[in-house]
Amino acid sequence: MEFLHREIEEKWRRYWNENQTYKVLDDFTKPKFYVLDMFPYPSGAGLHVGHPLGYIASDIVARYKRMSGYNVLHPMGFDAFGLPAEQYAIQTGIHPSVSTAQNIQRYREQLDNIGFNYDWSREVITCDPGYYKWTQWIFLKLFNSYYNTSEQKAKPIDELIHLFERFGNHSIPAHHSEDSLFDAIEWKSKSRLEQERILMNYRLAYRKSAYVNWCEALGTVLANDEIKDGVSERGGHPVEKKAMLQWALRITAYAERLLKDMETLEWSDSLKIMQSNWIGKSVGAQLFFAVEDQNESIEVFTTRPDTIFGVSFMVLAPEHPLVYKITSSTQKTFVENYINHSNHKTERERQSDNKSVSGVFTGAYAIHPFTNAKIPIWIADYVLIEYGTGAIMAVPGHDKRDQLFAKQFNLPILQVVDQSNFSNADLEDKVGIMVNSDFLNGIQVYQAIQDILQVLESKGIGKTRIQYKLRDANFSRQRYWGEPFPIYYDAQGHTYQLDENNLPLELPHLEQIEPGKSAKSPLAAATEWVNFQDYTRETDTMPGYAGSSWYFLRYMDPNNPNAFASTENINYWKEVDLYIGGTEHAVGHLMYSRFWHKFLYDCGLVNTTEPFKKLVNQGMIQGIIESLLLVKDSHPPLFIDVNLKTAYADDQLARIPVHIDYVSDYNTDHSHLNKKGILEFVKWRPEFAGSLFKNVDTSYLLNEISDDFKINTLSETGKMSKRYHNVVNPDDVIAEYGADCFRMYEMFLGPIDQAKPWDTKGIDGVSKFLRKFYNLFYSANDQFILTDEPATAEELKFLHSCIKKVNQDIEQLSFNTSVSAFMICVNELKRIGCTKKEVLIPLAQLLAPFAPFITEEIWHTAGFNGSIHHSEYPQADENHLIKNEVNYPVSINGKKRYEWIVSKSMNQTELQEQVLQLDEIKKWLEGQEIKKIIIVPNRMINIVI
RNA sequence: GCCGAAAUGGCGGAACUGGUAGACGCGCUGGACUCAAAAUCCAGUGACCCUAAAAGUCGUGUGGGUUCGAGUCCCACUUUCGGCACCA
Repeated sequence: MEFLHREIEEKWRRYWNENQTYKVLDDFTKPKFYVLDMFPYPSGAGLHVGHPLGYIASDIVARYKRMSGYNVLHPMGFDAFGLPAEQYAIQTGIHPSVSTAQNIQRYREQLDNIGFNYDWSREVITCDPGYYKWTQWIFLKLFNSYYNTSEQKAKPIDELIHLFERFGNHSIPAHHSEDSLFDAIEWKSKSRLEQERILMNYRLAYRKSAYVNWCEALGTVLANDEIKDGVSERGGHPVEKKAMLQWALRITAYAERLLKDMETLEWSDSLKIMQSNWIGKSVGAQLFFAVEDQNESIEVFTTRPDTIFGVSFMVLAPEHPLVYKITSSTQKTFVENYINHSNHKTERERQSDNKSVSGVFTGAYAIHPFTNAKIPIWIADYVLIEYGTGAIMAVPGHDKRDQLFAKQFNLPILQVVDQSNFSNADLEDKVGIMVNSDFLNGIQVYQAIQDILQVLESKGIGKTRIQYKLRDANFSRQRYWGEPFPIYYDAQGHTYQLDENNLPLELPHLEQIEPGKSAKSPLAAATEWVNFQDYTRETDTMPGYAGSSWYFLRYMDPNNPNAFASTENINYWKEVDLYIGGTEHAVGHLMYSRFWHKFLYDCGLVNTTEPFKKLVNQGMIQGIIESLLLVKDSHPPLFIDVNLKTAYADDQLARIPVHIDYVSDYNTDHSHLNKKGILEFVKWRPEFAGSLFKNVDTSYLLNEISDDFKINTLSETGKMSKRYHNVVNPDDVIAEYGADCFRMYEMFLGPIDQAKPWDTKGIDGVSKFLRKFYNLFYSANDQFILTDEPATAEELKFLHSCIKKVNQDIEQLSFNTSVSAFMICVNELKRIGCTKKEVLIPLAQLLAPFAPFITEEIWHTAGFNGSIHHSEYPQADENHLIKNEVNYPVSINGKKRYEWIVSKSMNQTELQEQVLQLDEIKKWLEGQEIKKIIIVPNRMINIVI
């Protein structure tokens, strides 16, 4: 009997929709389970086969949990603000709201096609004013809060103002940016503008000056992503660092909690390590070096205060505010040139380059706090202004970067730790004995660190400090397609917030979305919106992560107009029990969401301290990238065969991605374009019509190509992306094989958390499996048959070992192995010709979360009412699985020589005696002395000779 | 550069806490059915040695180590992938 997937799947899609099969009720009497996918950004390219991998996994878990008696929340939505829609608008004139709506529509069709059990009435779209109203609302809460360091929680800013009015800011337990002290009287005497400026140092959402990548030619700020080799990817224009007034979120206040609370999470260790490295906690010393002949001092943070006697120079970041003040007149030109030079490097480049160093001397000297020696002060771009204090004390004897710098510029390298007792120690390792260090001499490093900290504190030179690498999050974007800030200013520069009753502040419609003048957001062009009464609105918008930092809460109560979610619903759904998404979000999104969640917890708005209890990263499904090799600057353009590659230097060749449909034998060593492929390629990329194509034997211009000509292409695995023309659309796969087959094949490809290449070829196996499964229910002449006779022990063994395996596998998210368990079971049942209802119906229920359509069809054909997806999930009965024989591998010296099937009842002594009597074993033992026999019960036997 | 992950047949992968390496599937080879093909079904399929079988030798990225026994643990390295704060 043929399974007509198109008609049958369409039928159940409609049925589920009409019967609201997947509607999620806030039924507080049932235990809850919340399974969430990281919601997608709806790009213009549509979903490719890589996206649904995690969605299918979570869909299976959601269905399994529901069939196991849980009330399951498994929603979907769209992260719909962002740069690509804006770029697209600039290129095509199509407004982001239009393209985004179209893309969402397309995504929904594609998702529905796969048969997910989403309750679409809970859909969340971040660019919907009904949603971003609450994003703005949370922003205002952040704006109106400060972080109380003794209570370790966010508190209203009004409370802080009261404290200032009574005590000033002396010993106020508040996390803040700057440290200028005032008392109550001084506070009251300050202007309102000045008070506002001070409060910005305390607010959790605040405005400060921060560096951005500014591209003068494009008139816009660029993402790191948009910069290649120090110039803009579009147009190749120069990019420089520019300080701009920006909104930021004080995530640093939460550093310790973000670090500590990870202990409670069921996340992979690697993910936790990535998060804690991002937070980057280090304990060290904050100390000050006076600048010679000037009333200035340089603040540094070091984790190696023990090496203070090894300091031979200081380095400031080029952007450091002291640079201009201390630079001598003779060095001025050099310093200015250098600042200009490093301004054009990205932060990444500055950190990556460890082979060469650059820098210039400022002409100024610092005074060593212990020896009073003169220490030259340099500037160098390997020191970053955003890290620590933007200045370091350089210890070239025990820091690799410093050492490289010292060698380059002939600065003294002082050895202050003797590591001769630690032959494997790296020069940066904190082991050894202090030398050349005055009062620290002879002490172990770890002790020296303790001692010097005490001395620094007692002498008032410095203090012990905990430093985090985590930086406050830049929350401003000079972009159009994002949430507007509910903030406005008056002519004097006072800051005002919109009353929450006036939220949402809707994004005004702009016909032309072009970068604003003088580094303003495009919104600056919406003059009627920006200027109202005597005020001007903030024209920056919020970044992509604003909407995605709390969307999982909105699903709990998505249409609530009075709150971001009702207290009752939050108390019931609590947190996400299982979160599935890509590692690319390992730090960014997950860190910001955890921060927002903790803030909301402090405000008493959620009842859990962490949003995502268990998290699993799905691996990327990779595509095959096929490229032709083009010799750069060749006239006419010359394409060469991959086998000729070695004749050219790497930087002489450009890879031109070729649509995989044109390539023969793609994803093999001999992938190539034949004549037809070349013609298609040129039709698609007409700019290469005049090219020369050269392989190992010969070369041809396009119009001369012989019929048997082949040019080999370069075959690589990589991202599936529009850019490489290697995107496989799930719709196409589903049209041919059906959604059930697509779902199971994605799962069958391999472990959920591993990256793997997509290859449609292998799908036949799953397709055959589904047909075999379906035909278990049909006779040779296409009659539906299910018999009521009791099942045999053998049949029950096959069924129950499958049930056991599949249940275990779902709990461990090991779906590839459950698919093979299904295949084994169906193969066996088919072999023995099983038609028993007692076996086949539980098998269908077991398969339902994986293949929802075909199993629903069977369920109804078998005469059951309601949906199979609301039936009860089968549980394994161990009684059917008992074996009374054991298959022992018998090894000699760890090498398997024989397989021995014995009764389970045999004890150790019997086994030991009898194994030595086996002919197959005896021959190995002839003339050898048996040293030991190892028997692991029910596992293996090893004879050592 | 820094941080994280991965590497097993021609391919995707399996192997629970160290205990029969290659489950399951693709591909390939041979066979059945067919006028023929497709589809379907059956058998074989890590490499080497050998006419063949039996038996054997080698074999989980590379080099070392621990162990009765290592794909799994330890050390060093290679390659590929993800992130590095304005892509999402």
